[in-house]
Amino acid sequence: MCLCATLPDQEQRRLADSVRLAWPMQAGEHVFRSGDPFDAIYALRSGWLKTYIRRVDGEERVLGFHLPGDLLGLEAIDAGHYGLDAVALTDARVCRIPIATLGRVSGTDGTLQQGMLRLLSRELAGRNRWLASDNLSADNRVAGFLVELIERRERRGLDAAAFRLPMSRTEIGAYLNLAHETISRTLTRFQKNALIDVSRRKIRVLDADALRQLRMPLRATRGN
Amino acid sequence: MCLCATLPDQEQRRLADSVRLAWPMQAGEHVFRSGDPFDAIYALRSGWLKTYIRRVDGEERVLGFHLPGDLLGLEAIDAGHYGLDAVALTDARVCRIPIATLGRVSGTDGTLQQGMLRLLSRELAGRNRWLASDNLSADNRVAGFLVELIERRERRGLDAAAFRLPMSRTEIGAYLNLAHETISRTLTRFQKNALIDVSRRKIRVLDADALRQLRMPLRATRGN
DNA sequence: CGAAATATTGAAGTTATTCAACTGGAGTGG
DNA sequence: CCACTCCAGTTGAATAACTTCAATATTTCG
Repeated sequence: MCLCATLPDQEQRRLADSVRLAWPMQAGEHVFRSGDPFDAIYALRSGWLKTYIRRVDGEERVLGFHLPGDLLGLEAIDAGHYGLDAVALTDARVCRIPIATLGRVSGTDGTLQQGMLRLLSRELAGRNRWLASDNLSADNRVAGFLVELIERRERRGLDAAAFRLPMSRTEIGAYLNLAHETISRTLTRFQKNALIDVSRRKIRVLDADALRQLRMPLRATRGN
Repeated sequence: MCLCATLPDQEQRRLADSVRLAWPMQAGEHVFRSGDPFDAIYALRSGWLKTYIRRVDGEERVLGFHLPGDLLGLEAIDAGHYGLDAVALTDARVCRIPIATLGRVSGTDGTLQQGMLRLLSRELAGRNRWLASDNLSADNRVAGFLVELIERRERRGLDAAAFRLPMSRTEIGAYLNLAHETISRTLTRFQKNALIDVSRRKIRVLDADALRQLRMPLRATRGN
């Protein structure tokens, strides 16, 4: 039922018995909130989810935009409570996998835990890469963000040339750590340079390769 | 032998058999490098270690400064190769725990894997908190860095009022994502304000509470 | 339709970076 | 022991990039 790509088939089948069917959610509804007791991990089945954390100044920092197949809540295992908020950006369906179920299923052998270990490990490696790529320019980041969306859509067989952004400029900014005005200006400039065609949340990718180039900081460019 | 604080005693004893004794390292020597095949995790026994990742522009981004008790290499589980470099800042000793050993020990029950899951989970939560705290000012970050050092030393029973920084200004900058000149200026200013007394790498903390205050962004403070 | 939310655009302001010069220890060797 | 060198650190001035504030435009939705 719930597709956890990282788990071997047999485990998936075992899980299927214990997991409730996909849980429907409306846009704006929270899957869990920071501080809630950790009682389950969630697998996104359809729709978009956003995870974020509230900063000391009250502003939110977006940690990820999630597509079906993503697993949420793993960072809560140690703390015993969720460390971030997960909210639906669109109508969505999630699978709830209670920790009790996890314990029962994984008791027999370690395969499931292995899978979770790998998943956490991958997530951590990703965070490290993220940390390594701040200090990039606004152009670099916005281009990187777009390429990320494009590639994830390609991988899932969705239309990667034209699609609808499920999040606001402010949310993109909170993800890339830029002001929303900067996002807007950057997108406008990309449009002027014929890289994309964007209007509000509808976007058409005109030159994906150029975007891919823009992801990386330019070498030895003084005047730019 | 090797203290992995997160593991229950019985597991520790089991591990002790298989783990080689503390491995001596000289300052500047690498424990592992990014890209090396993942064959073991390491526990730091004594000395300081630094983990970092090389950015596209060749500069290094420091991801962590490590004290005894820290476990390294977990982020490599999924990728199969290390995703960062770990290097000794001082002479140090590490325990090497080959994955073969891990597999053998954990085969019997899941306790060890549980521990690793928790550890990874905690690490990930920490990374998330880190991501939530960039966009802080240079003052905030440097103060946060110092408080972090102070608290870690306190927790280990080391002198937290006066100690020696094991890393250069450049390395602090690579950790906080600031230019080394900015680190220098900020420390000088902290000294002027009687928060610390710093000379080269010798530091004396004069007002830890003020530093703790400074960690968070100040609201509505113009002149500082 | 009107109101609220979202997005765009301009101008001014801020903060950290960059470039550059200089200082001061630590280590080396005559 | 002193001169010499090298590297880490400090400091200053100019610059660049993004933010902030402010005004306007466009959607969306009740």
